[in-house]
Amino acid sequence: MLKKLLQSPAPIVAQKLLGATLSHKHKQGLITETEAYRGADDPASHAYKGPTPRSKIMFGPSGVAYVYLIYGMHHCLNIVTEPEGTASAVLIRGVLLPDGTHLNGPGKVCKYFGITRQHHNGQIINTPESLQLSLPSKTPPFSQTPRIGIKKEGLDKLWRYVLKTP
DNA sequence: AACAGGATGCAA
DNA sequence: TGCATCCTGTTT
Repeated sequence: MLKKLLQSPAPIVAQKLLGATLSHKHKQGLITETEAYRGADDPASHAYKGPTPRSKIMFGPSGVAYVYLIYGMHHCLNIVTEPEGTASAVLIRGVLLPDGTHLNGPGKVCKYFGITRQHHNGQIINTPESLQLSLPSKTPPFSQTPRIGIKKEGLDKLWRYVLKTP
């Protein structure tokens, strides 16, 4: 059950979301790449120094979309996990479309699905008119690496999960 | 009020 | 490697 899984820490959820179906307004794809972010124990996270107007979403209830704008132009989609009060979120970094197109990069994913901070940040997923997420029957093989784009602390954590493509 | 930098992507 | 471009958190 997805609801139950989303109560778990981001690193657990991140790997379980590999192979999951993400859909929004007749567009859909298979999640191929994720990253986990947490709170006080994760210097690379927006939530590291506690809640702010932006990061407070990460401290909220699970099953909510956390969408932020980066570099002035790209939106990034996260799914908040863990109960309210604990910061945790999974960044959706890659999606495979039915036609074989691979959207590699969080900005591309949001652009394709039309996800923006203005419209989707704070939205509860799996409600009508919202983002839809459904788990795969089983977790496909994957590999782990350090997260992309972080420069100093946090490189020791292997919290990026990538679907293996044999 | 001003500033430095960012969980990126694309072109060169 | 450089750059577009604006939001965020921090500092003045």
